[in-house]
Amino acid sequence: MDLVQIYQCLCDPTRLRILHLLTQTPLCVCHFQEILNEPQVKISKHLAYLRERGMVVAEREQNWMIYSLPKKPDVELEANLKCLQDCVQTDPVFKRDLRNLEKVRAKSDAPAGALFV
Amino acid sequence: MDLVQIYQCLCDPTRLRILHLLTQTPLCVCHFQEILNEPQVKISKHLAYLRERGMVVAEREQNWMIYSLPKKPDVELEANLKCLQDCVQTDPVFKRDLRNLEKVRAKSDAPAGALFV
DNA sequence: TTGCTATATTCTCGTTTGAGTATATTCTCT
DNA sequence: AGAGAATATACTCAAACGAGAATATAGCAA
Repeated sequence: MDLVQIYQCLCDPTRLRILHLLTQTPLCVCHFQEILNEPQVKISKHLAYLRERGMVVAEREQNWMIYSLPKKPDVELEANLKCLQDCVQTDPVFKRDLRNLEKVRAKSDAPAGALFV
Repeated sequence: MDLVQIYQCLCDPTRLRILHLLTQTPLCVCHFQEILNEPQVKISKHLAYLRERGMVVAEREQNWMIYSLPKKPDVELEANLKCLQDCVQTDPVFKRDLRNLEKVRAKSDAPAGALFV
């Protein structure tokens, strides 16, 4: 029942926001800090939590660690991320995150591997 | 973000199996005990957890407490239960639960409010 | 080297969780 | 009233969690 593991990853607001952002584009840690407006430790630890459970993958690019969803995610993870995107449409927090993502994109001071369009 | 609460409810195997069964039919506690083959306390406490968070509702019928999904569940809960049903198709545990549900139905020693067809 | 930036890890602490044992409650039937 | 069935609650304990503070690591640039 890896489903349970997926739900465990989804059941914290910070992780939920991280995964939601990753459905849009790969991002590095400092992007998350800026978009979510949360301290580095917090971001980093939740990313580690997700990484250990295979919900995200990390790749170093010079000084930055670029996080993204796995190339070929489980069917279950994919289904749930789809569901998440549906559920999230009206929520102000997630909407703000997306707006902040756009701002970060606009600045585009990012390593090549992050912030795909 | 009540979404988080929903995921918190989904992130335990017993609760997941309970909710999955409830997508099929209302059930009382002793049914869960029999179908899931878990002790009464365990079932009862997880049902309380779900009840407190509005994921299930309970109604007494004589000696039995009949649990069911709320008449009009949140959009989010509904979406996730749908997603759960999709994800669960191939999982042996959930499949066995459904088979056990049929067995319990066959005996049909149930209060009127439970075990709808 | 030294220093700087980006990120990760360790430690500590209070809270929540999940399980089990024992006990309480509620209803029904006699 | 008393007994039995179905369910709930209290208590205890160990483990996991989430947060913050401090420190460590990795890469890069001078």
